[in-house]
Amino acid sequence: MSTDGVTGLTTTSYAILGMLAIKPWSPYEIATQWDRSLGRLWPRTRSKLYEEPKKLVAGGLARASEGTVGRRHRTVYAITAKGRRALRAWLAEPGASPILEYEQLLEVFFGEHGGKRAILVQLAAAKRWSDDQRAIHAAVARAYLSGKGPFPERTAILALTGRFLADFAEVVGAWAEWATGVVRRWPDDPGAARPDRATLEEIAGRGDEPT
Amino acid sequence: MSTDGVTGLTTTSYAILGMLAIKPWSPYEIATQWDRSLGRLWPRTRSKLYEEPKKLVAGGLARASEGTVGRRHRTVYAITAKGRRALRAWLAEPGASPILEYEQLLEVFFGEHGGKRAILVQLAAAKRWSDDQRAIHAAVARAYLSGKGPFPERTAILALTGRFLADFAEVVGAWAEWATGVVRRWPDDPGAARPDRATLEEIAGRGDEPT
DNA sequence: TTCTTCATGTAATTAGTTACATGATTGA
DNA sequence: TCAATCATGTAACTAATTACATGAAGAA
Repeated sequence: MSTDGVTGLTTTSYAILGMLAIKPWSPYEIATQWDRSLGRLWPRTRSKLYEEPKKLVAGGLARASEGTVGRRHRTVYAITAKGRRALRAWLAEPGASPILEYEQLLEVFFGEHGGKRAILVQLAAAKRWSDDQRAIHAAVARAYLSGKGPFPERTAILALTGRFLADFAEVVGAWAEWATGVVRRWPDDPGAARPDRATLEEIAGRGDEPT
Repeated sequence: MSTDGVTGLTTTSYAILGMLAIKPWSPYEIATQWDRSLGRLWPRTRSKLYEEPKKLVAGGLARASEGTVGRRHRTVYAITAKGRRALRAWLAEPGASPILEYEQLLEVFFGEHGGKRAILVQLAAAKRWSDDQRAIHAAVARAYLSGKGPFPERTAILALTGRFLADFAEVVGAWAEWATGVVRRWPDDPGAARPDRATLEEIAGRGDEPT
């Protein structure tokens, strides 16, 4: 992840800062919310979400109010004016393009060394994931349609990002189904499979000729 | 990344092992090849690609042949029989589902705090990336169609993975175009934008009703 | 009252990145 | 013969993960 040279903030820092711009949160609340939304496009572990707000406070971008729950100590973070300026500056810069890490696809890539059966296992897992994700996104969409989603005033923007995530899940599922059909017709040794020229031609047709 | 408890190997180790199963490589060759293929589904920096083969050798999964180029020293790694068994075992396990890290989308998510203009900038960058990627994938597909791609015996499998990556690039581009059209119709303050119910309804329709 | 889950963190470890260094080769 | 680029690595650093620890609140 690229660190902002001047401020020492990472993209993760800005993501938290963005949450604080919506309302003040405790790290625990941030973490629960993360699981339901941001985690799908910017996955980070819990402990990061406890750590980053401290950096924001150190830089004057957030302020911490210490409270207690029983004998326990709890911190709620809120954004400062300086924090809003920093967030706005970050949002004005073009961000990084999508980064994909896809182990199942990696295993398909090396499929000749594991056999046809192993490839089909990966594809089935991919399809299951896609179905799960689509069900989740659909449930969220239904919640907003009935006015029950959190931060209803953000619905317009959430529809943009939600649609991307839903489309992504869909593409995974469609690909897994298609690939399953293709691989089923292969011989047991995938190394002996005949390439499907139609697919290559389709991909070739989608991009411009080289200049 | 999850480490395999028994062997201490990471997914990155197995990815390199998979390359060695195709043929012996020097780390430099691995790195150049990575940029053109695996880097798109399992991105790692160069130095990792020098480091991991050593771990494979330590575990007996690969063997190093030291050579020289002029006065310089060079290493070529080859897979061992034990390495092939380890690879096969890894390929039999279902791998991790796709992980997406998408900064541009993150910035759209917080778009209300940066203004309509900033959102459109992110979307335009996304569209450019998609066009670039599609051109790259199309060029690769054309190379294989004319029999010029490396490892032609792997064409059938490469068409599977290539199609996924091409589809992914396409979904990014289609989304960016769609979102650009939606956002253009928004007022200057994205916080005041009216949500688009049709989109939510479409997402809701794609998943099953909750049980 | 005890168990479980919610809530709130810290510490230790590691995977990965950035930066640096330098020889070989090629072509202007 | 000089510069650029290809090739081959190592070292220092840091972002992120995993594992651990423990109090509070509610349920059985």
